[in-house]
Amino acid sequence: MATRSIKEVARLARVSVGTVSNVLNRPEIVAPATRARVFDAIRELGFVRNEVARHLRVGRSRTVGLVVLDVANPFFADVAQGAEALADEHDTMVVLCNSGTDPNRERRHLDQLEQQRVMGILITPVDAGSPRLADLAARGTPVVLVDSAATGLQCSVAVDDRLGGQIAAAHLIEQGHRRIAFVGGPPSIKQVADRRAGAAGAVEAASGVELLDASMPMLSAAAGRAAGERVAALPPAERPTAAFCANDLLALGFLQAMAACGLRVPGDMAIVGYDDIDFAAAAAVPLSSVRQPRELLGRTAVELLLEEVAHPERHRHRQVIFQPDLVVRESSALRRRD
Amino acid sequence: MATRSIKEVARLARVSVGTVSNVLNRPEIVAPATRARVFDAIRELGFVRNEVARHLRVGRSRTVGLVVLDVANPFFADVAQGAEALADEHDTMVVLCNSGTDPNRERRHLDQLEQQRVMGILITPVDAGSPRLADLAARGTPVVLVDSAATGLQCSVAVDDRLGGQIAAAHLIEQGHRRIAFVGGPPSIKQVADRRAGAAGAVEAASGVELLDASMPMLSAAAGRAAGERVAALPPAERPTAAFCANDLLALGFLQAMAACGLRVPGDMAIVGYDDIDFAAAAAVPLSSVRQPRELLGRTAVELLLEEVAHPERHRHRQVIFQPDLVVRESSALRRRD
DNA sequence: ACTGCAGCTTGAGTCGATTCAAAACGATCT
DNA sequence: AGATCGTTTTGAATCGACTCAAGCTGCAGT
Repeated sequence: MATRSIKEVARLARVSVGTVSNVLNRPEIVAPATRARVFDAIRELGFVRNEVARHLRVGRSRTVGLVVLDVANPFFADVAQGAEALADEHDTMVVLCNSGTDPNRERRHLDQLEQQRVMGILITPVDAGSPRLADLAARGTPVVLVDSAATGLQCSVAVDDRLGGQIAAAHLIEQGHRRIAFVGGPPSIKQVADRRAGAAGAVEAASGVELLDASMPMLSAAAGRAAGERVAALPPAERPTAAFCANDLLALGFLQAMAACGLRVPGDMAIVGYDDIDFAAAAAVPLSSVRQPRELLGRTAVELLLEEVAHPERHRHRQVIFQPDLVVRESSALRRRD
Repeated sequence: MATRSIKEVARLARVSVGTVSNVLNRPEIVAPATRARVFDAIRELGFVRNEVARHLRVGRSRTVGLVVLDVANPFFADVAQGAEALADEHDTMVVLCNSGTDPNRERRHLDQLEQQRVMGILITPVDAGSPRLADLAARGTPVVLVDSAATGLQCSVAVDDRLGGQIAAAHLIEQGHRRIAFVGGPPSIKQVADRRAGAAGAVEAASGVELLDASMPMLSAAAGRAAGERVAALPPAERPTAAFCANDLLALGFLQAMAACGLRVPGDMAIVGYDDIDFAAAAAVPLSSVRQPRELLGRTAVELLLEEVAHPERHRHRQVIFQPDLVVRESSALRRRD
């Protein structure tokens, strides 16, 4: 109710609305005395510029959407922080949306963001192949894939997940493990599939090594616990001696299940996680993990988006790929020969 | 560029803009044949309603802002999830903003949210006393304080932090500790001050117990490590035997510092954290912690806001307060008498 | 044939800020 | 006094969707 408009400011300062607008946007072209009068009026009325009207008129929004698979996963919190840091430098807001790996929630968020006419969308999609994403781009909302490589239709920032899966598995093989469980998530998620493929590659390259699948429909600690219980329940002869988990939440849950079932880590079960979230190092058994440049992912995604928005005509989509590396901690320390 | 407006839809469907608007908002009053023609046109053009224009006209936004102290703290991620869950049921978006306990970033976010004319703002303020919050409310943007009790000028949802601090300290005292460190954060943050006050109360009620302050300017794991190193460096006679940390991130960092300095937990140093984030249970030494209903805080905050927006006239500000409880784990298990 | 009425559709006006061509102003120079 | 030029200010048109009073149609009732 107490919302003042530019018109009321104009009346109080005895100038036209055009002048008030000029004071707001190009104060240097307004005579100092007038400018001061307008500022006084603004202060007196407690005027706050209506960004909605401004946006409607100029057609450009100052917010970008970031749709992630799971806000509760510190990995995405860090990506978001990186994104926000750079956006902030450009006076831009980041709207963080959580799809929770549910394609319907993802679609709803995309619909809303498009209706809001955001400047662009950064997304870690549940299903990167979805035509919805191509539609968005075609209708004029730039899209940047985060943590998932694109195929030329849009920009993307990603980490080489096959390589990550490969070095994780290779490390476990080198430690002498011959039966390795892969604890993944929904297979539609590209990162999961790639990490698995990388691990499978390393397993095939070695001889006499098996990769067992113990994937769950979710990427949470609870899912990791469930997977751990299932694996622990196997007869010792069939049980893998190591697990490679598609992310650290799964790995932490898996680790807890091992403790609960009386299996020692790394003695009975070595574990390697993925993402190297801060909590991995603080776990009951410090967790080996494949590290990704989290903030940098977010920051670079915003960078690509701003680039595309600034020069839509001469823009060429780019795929930025970072290299992961393995951080070895106690959870996969050298296996005792028995 | 490929942005279609209601006008183009009207032309293609050979109806007036008013009819298209009716199809969008009250389809039941439009004749079925007309409605079908309009829907066809919408599909053919790939029309997406411009929420910005709609918002300008109807004056009400469908997004709420949530400003938190630290997105990387899983506590706030969970609060955000609770908020989003309820907002979602009301077709409302939650814009998550991170102040990082920096008053300037907080102010910038509040400015932006107010300019966007959001439906309301949920905030865990850096400084709850700031006049900025009262201004917002006075100018028509409802504010709900989250995790911080208000004094009647606005709604709030909080957990009784004094009580939380008290039960944490009482527990440590009961375990036989006589020198207890309080590891807090910036004192302007009300939660920190209240938790400290609660602990101080418990300490005074017991006799011969001291509370030492080891507060840091941040509420992160890194700050916790720094505090831990400082405390560990004290001569054993002066060193406290227990630490109560203002949140779990601090506690996890503190715990890591103990391990690094060769002090055993809980043998040489008992630790109690605050928030009971999921990672507390998975820590190297499972962490005792004061539990708060995280999702419920977020959910209730949105509930209060929606209530206020729905009936601004008959609305009376409410302060909802939840009770915390202590979850005892290994990090504060009974102290061996020596 | 005329009236009344219900059901649909129309289109001008509006929300608040921006834009820009045109007008107003004021100082300087003939 | 009048012409000229640079600086300021003006105000109508605009962005896209919503609203609502008014208009139109066709049908039932008399």
